[in-house]
Amino acid sequence: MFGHVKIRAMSPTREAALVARWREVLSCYSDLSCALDRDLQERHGIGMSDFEVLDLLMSADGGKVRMQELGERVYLSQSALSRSVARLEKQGLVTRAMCDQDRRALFVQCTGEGRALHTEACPTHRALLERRLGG
Amino acid sequence: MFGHVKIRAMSPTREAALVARWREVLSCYSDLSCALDRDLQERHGIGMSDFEVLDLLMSADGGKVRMQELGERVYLSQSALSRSVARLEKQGLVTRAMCDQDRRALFVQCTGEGRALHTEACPTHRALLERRLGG
DNA sequence: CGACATTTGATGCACGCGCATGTAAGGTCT
DNA sequence: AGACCTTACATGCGCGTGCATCAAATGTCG
Repeated sequence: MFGHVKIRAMSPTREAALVARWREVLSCYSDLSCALDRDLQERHGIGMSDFEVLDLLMSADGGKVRMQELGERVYLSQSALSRSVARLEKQGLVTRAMCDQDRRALFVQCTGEGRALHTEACPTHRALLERRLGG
Repeated sequence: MFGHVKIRAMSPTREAALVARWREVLSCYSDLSCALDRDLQERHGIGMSDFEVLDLLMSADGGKVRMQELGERVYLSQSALSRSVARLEKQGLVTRAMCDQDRRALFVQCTGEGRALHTEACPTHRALLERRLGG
């Protein structure tokens, strides 16, 4: 009964508004993600998604965060997150630790280097946000 | 004098607001682009970006649009647009025609099939926008 | 006209992504 | 305990992307 989507006609005005809004999101995302990726990579050697993960880890103050919880907070798919954390670990920015209670689960935690890079890269990140979302 | 970006301190409140706004754009884009890609591909055999190009071609009513103009209106990079149009042509949805005045330039135009597929796929596209941007 | 710069679209390349699937560890029945 | 399902993370694969670069056409200036 409710398992399908009824596709009904839409007022042309409403449709145009939706499309316009979507295109705005689209170009906002594209411009910003592109700029973030380039600047963060050039200046700090880290990609946008990896920084976003690091940022989440830092905002969850303290330390260990379960992968699954991270997955709920980040926009990435499970596989993308897995690879992102693997990259971060390879760079020495986070550590992965087994959970003793549930040996399937994984705790992720910033290292000192991770915290340092976050502190260093944050202004770059925030300045770009300010620039493109500031209005 | 104005060629560099001054990175100055930002109020924590303002910073948090910017980051929150950015994360909203991020998750909005991710969810929607992912859903659009999957549904459009499954139901109509076309990717999100390719549909977006087709959509632009249709809204520019009439016909021939120069690649460069298309590039200004779409969120894609020049190379991505080039490949998108190549895919669309291979599927018979658009035609590419040389410009006689400037033989570097290219005109793109929907075919009948392209118009048909657009008409068919539009409800799918609009319904997803409604769902996720409707509020 | 001739040399050089610019513009337009195409392409090689490396990379990150999502999907499907794999592996291992719980969990839940009887 | 044993059979079966579910959960959590990793990985093979194909694909689309941006960047850098290329080829061709055009523009510019002496």
